[in-house]
Amino acid sequence: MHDLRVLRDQAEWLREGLQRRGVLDTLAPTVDRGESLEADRRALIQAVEERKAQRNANSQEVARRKRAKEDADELIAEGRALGDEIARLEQELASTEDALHSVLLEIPNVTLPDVPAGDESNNVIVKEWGTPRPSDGVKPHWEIASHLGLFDLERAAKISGSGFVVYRKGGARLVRALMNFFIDSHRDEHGYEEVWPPLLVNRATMTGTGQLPKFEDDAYATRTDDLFLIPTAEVPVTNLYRDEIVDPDAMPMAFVAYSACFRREAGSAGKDTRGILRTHEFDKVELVRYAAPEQSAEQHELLTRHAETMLERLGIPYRRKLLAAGDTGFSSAKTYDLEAWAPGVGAWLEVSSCSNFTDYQARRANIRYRPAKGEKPRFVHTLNGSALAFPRTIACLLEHYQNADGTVNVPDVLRPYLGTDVLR
RNA sequence: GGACAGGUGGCCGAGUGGUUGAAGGCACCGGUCUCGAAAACCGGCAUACCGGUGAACCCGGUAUCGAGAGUUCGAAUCUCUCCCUGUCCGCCA
Repeated sequence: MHDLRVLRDQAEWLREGLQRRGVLDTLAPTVDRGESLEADRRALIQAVEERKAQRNANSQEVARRKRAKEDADELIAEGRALGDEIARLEQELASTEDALHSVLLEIPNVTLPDVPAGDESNNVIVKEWGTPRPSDGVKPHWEIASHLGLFDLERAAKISGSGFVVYRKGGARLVRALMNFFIDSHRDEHGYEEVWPPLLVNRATMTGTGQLPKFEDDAYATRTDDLFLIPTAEVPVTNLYRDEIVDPDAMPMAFVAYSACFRREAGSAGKDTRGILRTHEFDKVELVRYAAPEQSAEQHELLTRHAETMLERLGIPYRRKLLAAGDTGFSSAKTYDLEAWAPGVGAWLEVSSCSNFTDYQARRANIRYRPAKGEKPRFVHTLNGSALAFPRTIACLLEHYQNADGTVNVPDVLRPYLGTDVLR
């Protein structure tokens, strides 16, 4: 969410940002409306406060007269009239602020200057690592997994529905191995604090990171408790410090969390649905950082490197893609996607998305820090990235390391976790 | 899930419906004193928003005593709903 002051002071900057995302045509009327609502809001505040000041003075005079045993009936009548007028103006103010709030919620973050303008055709591959294995003669991961008995999609459909997976045998152990390998690396080598968050969170938490109210249909909700299953660990971890002022000495703060992630995926039927590439429940290790504004660009590079390192350790070829403004998520100011090569399906699979949200998310979740004693609190910058999402990583591992006989070599770093050097 | 007891400033803690943004204490900051420190004493010490020049300092105003709604000329104080915490009981891995 933007500061409502941008509507007063930086409307042109906002319009340029929308232009770069390619959404100015649709959102220009919204910005115009926001500007006028912002002016209305201030006028109403002045009107209300002026009358409240009168009422306060009036009440004090009533108190004085009563103590002096003087008559105050006339003043009391005056106060009643003021009260009615205040109630009316406050109602008007409330509806203006509601309207203003929904305007602000419709306006996406403005991307950073180094993000290319335009739609996804302007995305830039900024880096490539490793040599993609040729697709000739290699099988897709679902065939490998079926041969080795790693997933059981049929029974998953029976017990939960389509879009779920039961991992079995080496597949189940692979999930556990990836979780430990990722968390251990980030904790021990990259200095992240390990966090194990709840998977069910309340409405305020979902609102703090922007899943609600707009995207309520994308989340699973419980029937009776107004709790939601998290779509990513970003939600509980970013909300850890919601409504707090964090210690500046602790910054930047860095958290790593494994979680199951739950997504209804309404509207994405038929897209990458084969095998385990898009499921309603999947596992992911997530990195979250809180930084001071002047640190966030560098912190974004650092976090992205931490995610990349996981692919390098696993020996999976990948590329880093800088998303153009139009392809950058609503709340993000800059996003890198990491795409790993899956030779069996012959495609680059998105296994990580690393974003700098600047203060957009922090303002909504009200996460601040005080730069120095006596200074005003400022909003932190929040960043997060997957490192990594399991299912697509598993698909790439199986396809990249497959042997002609249907077995799969285990990369060195996973051997201690998996207890074997070949899945057979 | 049930029964009690609570939620007041960074912390502790007072508060009869009317100069209470809120006593007092602790912590913190500045000063006096001291060679220096401690002690003592003096002073300061919340946040947000609106306006005064869309800079600083400053000034005026409004709001905030868990949250929201209500009663009232006026609410930390009365009423209702909700949330949270503690203790006991129940249930449970």
